Amino acid sequence: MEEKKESLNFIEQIITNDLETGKHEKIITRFPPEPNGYLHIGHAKSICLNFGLKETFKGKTNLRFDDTNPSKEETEYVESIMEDVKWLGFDWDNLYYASDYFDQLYDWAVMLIEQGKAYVDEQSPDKISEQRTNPTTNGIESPFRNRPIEESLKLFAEMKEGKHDEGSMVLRAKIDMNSPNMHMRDPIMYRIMKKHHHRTGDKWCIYPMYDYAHGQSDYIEGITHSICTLEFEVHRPLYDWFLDQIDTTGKRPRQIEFARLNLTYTVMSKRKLLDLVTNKYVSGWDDPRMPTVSGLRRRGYTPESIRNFAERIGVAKRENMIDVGLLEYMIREDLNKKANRYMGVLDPLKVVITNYPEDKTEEFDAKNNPEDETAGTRKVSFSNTIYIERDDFMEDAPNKFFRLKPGGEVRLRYAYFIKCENIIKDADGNITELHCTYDPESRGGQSPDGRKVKGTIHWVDSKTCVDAEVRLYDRLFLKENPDDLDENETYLDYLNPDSLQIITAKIENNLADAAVGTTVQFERKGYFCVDKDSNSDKQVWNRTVGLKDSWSKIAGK
RNA sequence: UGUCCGAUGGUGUAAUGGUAGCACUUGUGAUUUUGGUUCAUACAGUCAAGGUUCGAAUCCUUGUCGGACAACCA
Repeated sequence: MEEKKESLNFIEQIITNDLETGKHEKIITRFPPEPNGYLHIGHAKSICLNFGLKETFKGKTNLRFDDTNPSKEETEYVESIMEDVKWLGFDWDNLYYASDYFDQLYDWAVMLIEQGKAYVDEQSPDKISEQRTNPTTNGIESPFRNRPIEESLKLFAEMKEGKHDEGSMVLRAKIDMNSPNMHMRDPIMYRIMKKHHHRTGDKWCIYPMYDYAHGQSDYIEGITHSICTLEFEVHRPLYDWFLDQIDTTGKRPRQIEFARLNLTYTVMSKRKLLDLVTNKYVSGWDDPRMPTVSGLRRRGYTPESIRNFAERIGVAKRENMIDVGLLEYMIREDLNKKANRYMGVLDPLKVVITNYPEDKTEEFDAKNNPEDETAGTRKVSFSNTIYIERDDFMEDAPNKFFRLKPGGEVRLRYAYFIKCENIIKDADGNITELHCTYDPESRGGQSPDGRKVKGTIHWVDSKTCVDAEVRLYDRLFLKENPDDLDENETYLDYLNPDSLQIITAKIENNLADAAVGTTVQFERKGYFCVDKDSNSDKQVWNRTVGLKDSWSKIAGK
């Protein structure tokens, strides 16, 4: 037997240890999105982490919507999030909402007031903020901090009943106004919000803050390891403080922080993604240029490729910036095995084969996927007029150019050798057509005399090919890190004006009826999938990613 | 000039006191009816200075650099 020693990331090590020491028998994790936007690739990392832990340690994972702020949250987001998690290939053991716990949270708040650990503060937000001062100076205690417990109890009940206006008072935990950790300077537990909640409707007009809801929700669900991103590290003492107040079982969740994903040439904050959508810089949350899960899905990424990506990038506590090229590598790797090959010409140049009978047509067998014999073969039609890629021809070609050039010979994939005899140009000198001759002996792409032809190019039969709209995507931003800005700059200054190029391509007729979502490789060009914008008049393809192109490197030198 | 966190090739991530490894990127070569794939091979790293130790990426001290925190957001 081969011993496979997988190296563990720091969270897996903690869990392994907790299991070995008997601290926990079973682990429970959770993915706790706020339903105020669509999931992005950074969330995918977190999902893969949390649900991956469940799989490797045979535990459980809950999906819990952190819906404590009704002013920003919507059902649309709840639905998209569930769809995305499922699409990524994960099942939650339980579906919960933080709002499920509003009653319990309220009771605990009353308990804290009764114990003198919370009070109603009637100061303005500005005043409260001002009294907290800054991390290097002591804070100032609120004049309401030591009001009678009964008074706080009464006011808190009135807050709940809607007797007070928004912003007029809040419930605060009484902790330490001099703490060097700002989150411990009497954090706000409840604020008044007279807003309709997507689940509880109009039952409540006070809502708990994140810090007062999150740890308790974990506790109620029996979460053992509560994994979040680094910016919550400073919240951990508060997370623990609130648990100290309610824990009677000794079984408490442990908050563990890891570094969020950053990708080159993109932005990842929900606020910025929302900006891009609402200001129409992109077509929507699922625009294929967006780093959202729905955008990647529409772009043609597979769940496997994203999961492999998450696996590859690892989990640690140091800030990181992952090259978007790694993501692209992952989808190529996956699609290379899965996608059937077809021929499609993105920038067509007409070629007439002068010694091929004008009325003749024939068919060749073509492999659907050289990486997968079981994918079978298909027939591709051929005639005297075909289209080839415009950049597969060069009038003044360097030695290393293996494609078509004047007097040169090239192989048409699966068809014949052709030789370029004549170049036809228009009045402006643009090449409009090529006249070539073919070698009938080279049928199928081999020559009986054994002469070598270095180049093989793709083509389509002009008599049977179909037109299709192809959307070529490029990175949305020109700057590697659009968040790294000088003063007076915004990330929008670095939007790539050429991130979308729409062209009309000619593709082989075998693809004429391809359904939305079909993913193929256009040989030598890249991976493409049929977009949902397709209809009976027009087929639309998205370029998922181009093939690795070592010629462009040589040509660029 | 507060508290907390972090620092390993260009980018990520392992090694948990005992040979610094893996992936991506990059270079070179082989194979190839996709300049794709595949295969081989090379380049390249422990933030710095002290200390502990037979032995330090790992432990200690100091420093340097980077990040987080001062919403009635999460």
